[in-house]
Amino acid sequence: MPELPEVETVKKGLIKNVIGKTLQDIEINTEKLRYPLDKASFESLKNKTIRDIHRRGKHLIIFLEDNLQLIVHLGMSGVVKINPTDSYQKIKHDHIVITLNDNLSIIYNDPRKFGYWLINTNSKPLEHKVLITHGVEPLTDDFNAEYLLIKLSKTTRKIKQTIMDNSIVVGAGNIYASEALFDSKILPTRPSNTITKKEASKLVVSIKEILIKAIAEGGTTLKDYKNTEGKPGYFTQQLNVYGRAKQNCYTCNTEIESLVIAQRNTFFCRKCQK
DNA sequence: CTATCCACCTGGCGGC
DNA sequence: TGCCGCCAGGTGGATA
Repeated sequence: MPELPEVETVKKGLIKNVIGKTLQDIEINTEKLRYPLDKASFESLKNKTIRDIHRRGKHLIIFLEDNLQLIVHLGMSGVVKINPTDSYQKIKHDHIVITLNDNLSIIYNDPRKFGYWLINTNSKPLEHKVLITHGVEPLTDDFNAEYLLIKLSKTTRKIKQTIMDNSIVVGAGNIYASEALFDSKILPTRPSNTITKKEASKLVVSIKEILIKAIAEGGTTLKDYKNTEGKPGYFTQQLNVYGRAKQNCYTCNTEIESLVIAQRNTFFCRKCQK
């Protein structure tokens, strides 16, 4: 499900509703997400207050008092909901239910269980093993043509795979990688080290613009992604190539093709992209 | 370093 | 209606 815009949307929902609230009860309903959930450790979070919520790549960092953080990844199918506690009714795959004061609950639902919630206690969450390997944030000035070009020059991997490599730039997943390459008029199969400076500049702009537009639309819902209010993302309506194999390109009417790159289905227009 | 395959897990969809 | 294979917004590990 969730690439950067979806995680950012969840972050906004949480910030709006749960900052300053206190964790009164934590219910763990599954033994294992991607990493095991240690019930005893979660007990230690009781009565802690939520201070802030950050996003790093596709991770949420929930800052609690006393240098505690929850580092959260939504995997492929994770959904975070905020519900009034008194009207909450548990549904299948509600793995974590955090009851806050003020009649609010945070519910983590994840059918495929590829997500994870990790407790970090060292006050430096960015040094945690799941975050330390992250490359630059795409929506900062650290992600620019010079930076990208240097990274691209060092590898022959297909460009799509490189822009999805979180150690280079975080946040672009399978949807937005295809969309950004279409916007940049670059074929996803191009060896990274053949991308020109001009193309790299365009690609940087395209990635930023597409992520920003997607955030503005609340993300992309293909199947089960929902924001904290249970609403879908509307960027789905603006997808130019993703999921459109054998349909006509909106720009040139050529049939959109699909191809598996690094085990991920990839969509492109052979005429618009070179 | 690269490409490739597999695993984790569940559910939805199309085909028969 | 039912079963079966295939596919899915992510990531990491094994292998050649």
